[in-house]
Amino acid sequence: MDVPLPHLDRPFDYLVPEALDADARPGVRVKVRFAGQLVDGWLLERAESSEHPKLAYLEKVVSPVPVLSPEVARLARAVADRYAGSLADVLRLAVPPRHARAEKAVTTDTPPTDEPAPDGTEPDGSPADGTATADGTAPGGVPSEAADAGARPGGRAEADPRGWRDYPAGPALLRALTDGRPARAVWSALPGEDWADRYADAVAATVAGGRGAVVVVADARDLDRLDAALTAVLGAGRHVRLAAADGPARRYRAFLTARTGGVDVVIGTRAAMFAPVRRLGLVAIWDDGDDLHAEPRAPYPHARDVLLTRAQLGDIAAVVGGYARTAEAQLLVETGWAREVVADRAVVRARTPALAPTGDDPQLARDPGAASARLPSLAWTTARDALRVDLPVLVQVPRRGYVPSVACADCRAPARCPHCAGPLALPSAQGTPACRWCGRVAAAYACPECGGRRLRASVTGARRTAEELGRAFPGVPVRTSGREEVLATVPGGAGLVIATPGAEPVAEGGYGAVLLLDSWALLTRADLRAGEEALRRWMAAAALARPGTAGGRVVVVADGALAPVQALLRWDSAWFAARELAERRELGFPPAVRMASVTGAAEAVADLLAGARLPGDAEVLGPVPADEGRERMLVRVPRSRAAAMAEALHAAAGQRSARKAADPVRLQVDPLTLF
DNA sequence: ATAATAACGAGA
DNA sequence: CTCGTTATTATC
Repeated sequence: MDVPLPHLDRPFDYLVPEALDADARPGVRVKVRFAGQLVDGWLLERAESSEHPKLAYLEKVVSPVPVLSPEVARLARAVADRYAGSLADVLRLAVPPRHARAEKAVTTDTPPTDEPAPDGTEPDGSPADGTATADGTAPGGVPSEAADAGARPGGRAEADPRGWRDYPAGPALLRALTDGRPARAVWSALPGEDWADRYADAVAATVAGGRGAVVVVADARDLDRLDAALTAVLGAGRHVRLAAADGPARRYRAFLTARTGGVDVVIGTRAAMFAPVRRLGLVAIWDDGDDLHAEPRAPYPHARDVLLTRAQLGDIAAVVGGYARTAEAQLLVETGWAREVVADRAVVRARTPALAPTGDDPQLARDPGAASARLPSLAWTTARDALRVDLPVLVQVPRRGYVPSVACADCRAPARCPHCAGPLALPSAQGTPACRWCGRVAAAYACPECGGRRLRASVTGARRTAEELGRAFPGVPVRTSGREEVLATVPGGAGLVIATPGAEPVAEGGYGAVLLLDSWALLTRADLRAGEEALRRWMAAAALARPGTAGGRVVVVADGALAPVQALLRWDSAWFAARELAERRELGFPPAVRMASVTGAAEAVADLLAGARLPGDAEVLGPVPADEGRERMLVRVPRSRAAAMAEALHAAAGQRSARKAADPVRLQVDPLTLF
């Protein structure tokens, strides 16, 4: 039933009228009369009989295409259970809204085949129930992806293991994929690694073994890159891309192409995590620490966890990859659920650019170039040296509008750090200004121009930084890549590239220098993941530099004693993730434990928790104030009690919705931010 | 939301 | 004890 009320989160039985018998197959969308009105629903299964005494008739089959595959239905139920949510909410995420034109375009002579049994039995074109698909001949003559896929080369392409040989466990992983074994890997990519090519290899290995694959990336740029890599390895028409940003028609068409077996490989942003793929053999995610992987709609599932649940349910291989490792990935390694795929230290050393921190900068004043660029002098000389030998330089700057920087309230001069000349920022509305670069707190700030002591918020973004740097290096082309315009690649040759985190273009041949100026992200955020997030951003940028042996250098403007900086300098995110996880065990934070947040009006939150039959060892923490006058409570249980906690919270939400409690309460399991 | 049903209380 | 009203609770 497509109603989000938690107390109606269960199947209901209906009679199937004669006329709808052929179309009423499991997985189709239906309309039924429920409590007097017509509501949308899903046909989950057909049965001979029902316990229920008086049944109503199915009103309508919306479309004969069984868009919900049995595998995805099972997954959606599991995801709803894990996140204390309703099946209907998950299905809304799993099956894109129907687009009639796109449905007509994907003309299928191959109706959706349902999954083979987990033991690998081939579907045998079972009963005559598989033929209800409307035989629509597309009038517009739009070639469908399914048609393109028809021209599939017959032979099985052998997967190319060469790129994976840098990782001792790599070739074995590819072999397992080809053999159809459910290998599970946490992959730490080497700096300079072409991750998209490696994923293309992994997908090719899976396809060579006769299975399908789903790969999820964080954003459109990563998707384009993976798309190109897959096309190069598999050829055109063997995969589809599934992303909400591609628009409803393209999205639904790609979905249907996969559902009808037109392709066996789906790549996409988190919209693809539920993609129906025949004989699914591999699920993979790139850069699982990116917060875009967290779905913002109820029940707020995370792409990594959905994919891992999927792997768990179906004997499917899983790869969790990134330059940096998350605490969650580390937990998979430590519990033995997955095996780590990492390079030997010697290989890491050979591939890593020369990395150096810079915090204190007594030379700044004596170095006129650095002073005019307002850069620490090591950063400035490193950039200058790279440009001299005709290599590009990447400068990672804070995202505009993320934390407002400040200026003198009297003369409007930008407030600069007295130590390193970095921009000052106000971490919170009434906080003390702190430097975005070196993190020092400027408690007693006085404007050097006019002596003013009052500050006002202003915004200095990538553009301003670009102007300043352009002046410091005259004659050098300056490009910016950020929110408005994201560059995918830049040419080799001397040039400055100013990019915000996540928007760093790949440089042909690699950057000669990478300057990391956004250490304030680490130092000003009171977030549980601040360190992990800073390391992730730094590694993503530093990975684009040439190896140290080829002249690549990276300068991070931060205190070299800090753990995330240490991890960057040694290129050892596994070490940092292990440390991070140990710390969270000690503090009782996820992923070492399972947490849920309950947010809403104070009385509503209290009401829900009072009605929840939580496991005995559950701890209830809070309340802490949340936005808009609401408050937030946290529930913490050991991981072994996770299912019981989710069930209890879902049931309590059900009680509330059944008695029509007015003020809504938001339930979030494993919320991304805890404070 | 709305209809069925249980609960309740007043008047015969 | 019945009728009429109101709270409760399922909704195929």
